[in-house]
Amino acid sequence: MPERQQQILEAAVRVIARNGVRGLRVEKISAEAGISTALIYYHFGNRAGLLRHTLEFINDRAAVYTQQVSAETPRAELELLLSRELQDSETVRENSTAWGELRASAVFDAALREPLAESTRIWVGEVAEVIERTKAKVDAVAVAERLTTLVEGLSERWLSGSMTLDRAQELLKGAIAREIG
Amino acid sequence: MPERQQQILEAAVRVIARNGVRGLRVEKISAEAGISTALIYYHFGNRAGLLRHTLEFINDRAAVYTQQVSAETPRAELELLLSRELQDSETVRENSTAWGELRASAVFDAALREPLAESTRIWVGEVAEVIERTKAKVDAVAVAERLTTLVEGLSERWLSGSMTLDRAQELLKGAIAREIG
DNA sequence: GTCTATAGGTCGATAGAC
DNA sequence: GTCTATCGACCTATAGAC
Repeated sequence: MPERQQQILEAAVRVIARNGVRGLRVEKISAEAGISTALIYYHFGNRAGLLRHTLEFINDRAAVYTQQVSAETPRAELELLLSRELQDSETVRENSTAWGELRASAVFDAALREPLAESTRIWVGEVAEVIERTKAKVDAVAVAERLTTLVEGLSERWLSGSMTLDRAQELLKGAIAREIG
Repeated sequence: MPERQQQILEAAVRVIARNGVRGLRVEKISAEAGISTALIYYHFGNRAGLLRHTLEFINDRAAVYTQQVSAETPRAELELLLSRELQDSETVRENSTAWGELRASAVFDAALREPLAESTRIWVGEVAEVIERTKAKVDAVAVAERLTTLVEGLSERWLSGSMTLDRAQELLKGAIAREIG
């Protein structure tokens, strides 16, 4: 990807993480990136195109996280994979916030649904694969769906201030223990 | 509450359920309610005031649902209480959508966080109380937090088109079985 | 309490120069 | 590729009549 486009998309993720998709004003992104609004239209056509590319960009960054996961046992790998969205680092919080916004936006924006569902499928698949490697006698797909869905819920409670990050991580660990022993 | 105000708030919930908080345009609500925009400003001052009252209104409606729950056994009561947000009726879908929007908005709007956290606490408390009555030997509060959080995640996957309602209900039942046997 | 009419502002998008 | 300048649509909010 051209450097300038990547620069714009990074600014877009920051703006979404700060103000939400409802705060995604093309003007704000151009200010954040230090360029003109016209340049954004030159690169992405319109606001919807920018939003779509931003979603893909967030997906790709999450995929990179995933590949970086490496652990001794499948069980440890599972914990890492699931707590990916529950870390108090700037980047993770930013990604998790933007990700939550895109899920919430997809409820009202049909164009976002298919890419969102696809990303969700991929994540569930990855988690299910690791669960199978733990040799636990469970329905790996159902467990993967429950655990990833739980993580999304925990993430939203954390980010909206209804739960501390520590508590979210603790509840996740408890759920993993309940699900695969 | 004056009838006219309630009529406006009901229209606001419908508009939020259809277009999200992002789509909450005062004009749309006035059209939905069949009145002028000026009348909304007369009753609620400004857009923020209208939003705040609408969210309180949503809270109150959810509380009414809860009181209507009645079942033979605590276990059955638990299932009813949790699947409250996962029903394909017009009203539930509307409420669930608006509720999800409230959670998503609270990430970026500090003024919404406290009322949201309070409602969440109440819901978790109700669920925990029912779990205790099932006599299951578990940490009732932790289980209640996990199950209610899961429901929120399932609701969002359902409403955003990443999961069917049937599947969401099935996964919830599986989770209840795992958690309290 | 409720309306019509409109001021005033914001924002997406484009034209045209460089 | 990138900018400045600006149009035009849309939206919140208010003034003033009834």
